[in-house]
Amino acid sequence: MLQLHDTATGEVAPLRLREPGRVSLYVCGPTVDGVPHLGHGRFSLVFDVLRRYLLFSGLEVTYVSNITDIEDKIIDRAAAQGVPIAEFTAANEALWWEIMDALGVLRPDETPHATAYVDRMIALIDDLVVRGVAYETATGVYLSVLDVPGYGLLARQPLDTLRAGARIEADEEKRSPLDFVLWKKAKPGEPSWDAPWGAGRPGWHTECVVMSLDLLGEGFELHGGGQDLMFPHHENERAQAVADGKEFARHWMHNGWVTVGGEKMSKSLGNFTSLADLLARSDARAYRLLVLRSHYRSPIEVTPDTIAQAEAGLSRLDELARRFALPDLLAQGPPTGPGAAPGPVDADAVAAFTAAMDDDLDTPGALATVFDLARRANAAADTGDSEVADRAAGTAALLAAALGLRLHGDAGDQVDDVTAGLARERDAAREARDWVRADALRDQLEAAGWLVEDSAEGTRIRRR
RNA sequence: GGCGGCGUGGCCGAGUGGUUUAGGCAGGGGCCUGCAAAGCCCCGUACGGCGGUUCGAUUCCGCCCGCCGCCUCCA
Repeated sequence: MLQLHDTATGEVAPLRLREPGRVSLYVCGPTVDGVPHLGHGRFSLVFDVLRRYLLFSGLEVTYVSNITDIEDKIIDRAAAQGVPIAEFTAANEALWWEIMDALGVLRPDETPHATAYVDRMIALIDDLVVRGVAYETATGVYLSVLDVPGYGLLARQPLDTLRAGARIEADEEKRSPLDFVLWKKAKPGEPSWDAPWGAGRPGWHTECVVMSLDLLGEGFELHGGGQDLMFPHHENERAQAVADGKEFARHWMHNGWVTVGGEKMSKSLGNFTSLADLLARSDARAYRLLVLRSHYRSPIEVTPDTIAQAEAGLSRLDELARRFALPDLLAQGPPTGPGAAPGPVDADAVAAFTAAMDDDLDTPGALATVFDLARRANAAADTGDSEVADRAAGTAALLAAALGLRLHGDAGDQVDDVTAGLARERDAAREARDWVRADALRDQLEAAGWLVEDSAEGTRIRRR
């Protein structure tokens, strides 16, 4: 059974399921206020891998990830561009899904939008006011965090030290500087919804609480996101659920940063790389492999060099797929167990893979079993032991697929007639032992961007 | 200031109280090849510093140094 580090306890513990065989995940999705960046890609890939592994483990998985489509920056940027908010967010969301598809991230089962949940958010806020844990001021409605048992759980820090660092708000009416806004009263010209406290919009922390409980129910298994969401976002979500008497997420999972030159990449630092830029200059699968190569809680450094290393690893696996004509196991959807393999599997390798993944999603260890299988498959094939070789190669394909890594065999490259003709000419030259001409043809093909290899079937070429 | 994380061989990156190694990339040697490429085999005596615990620590404890993060919008 999968064990995961739980942010709330700081310990690695088994996921506690509400009912056997089923698991529900809620992952905080993007605010569609601009282009998706590397950090978005990392959390999407990390939780995609988690989801795929749960599926591979034979569990029925419900995966919910929201789209925040109303928020201060959205309002500002849409206005700056002179575009209606709905148009602005729709365009950014379309780009988001386009890039998620390119990364091979499975679409969530549900993608609730904040704007579709305003009524239910108002109902929650109203309930919190009635319960006496939320109060109205001139600017909005706030949650009184000192009235919430266990506040500070996810911040992993005592309340008084949190308070020491809290920003002094302009709103002097707040009872505690840590209190956060549930409802923002609208200023003239801002988009708004009617509510008992006047026209306004919900605070950011309210949407996820309402949407997760609505779609997954109380006590859903896991809530996740990037580490920067631990506090205050997730802390505040939990606070609302607790204040409302609800059982919230059983387990909290947070992934580490993408760093640039050792520093956190973030919107505020302006040092971010968009995923579109990354995908334009590298194999989309390389980022998945790069993410898998380190533990999800460690920072990852994304540089041209680390991307190139990932691409080199990818070509090794692609070479395996080519040599063994491995099928695309992801074509039929995510594998739900070893039965998805093309043939008999290496049970020891699957066990090693599973042990690694069960241990707080040790993807580097899991990946090591895949590469080890690749080496063993090649070695066995070199000595003519096709049974062992096929089993190892097929198992490697299975495990790569379980991680969402699609391997490319020969099928991927479109060879045009001229290129194919050059390859045939080279075969003829080699047949005639005209090495000078054969090498010249190889140079010509390579100059055109092809890798040229000799094989028993003649010149084999593929895209570099 | 409070809280937390990290520091592993040329690079990336796991892991472990001691016996045989993670894995990948790059590099060196070899096999294979007309030459290559791909693939395989072998190799490089890694654990920030100082103490402590221990028969023995990279792995546990303490201190120090360095880097990073959170405490404020942010995946």
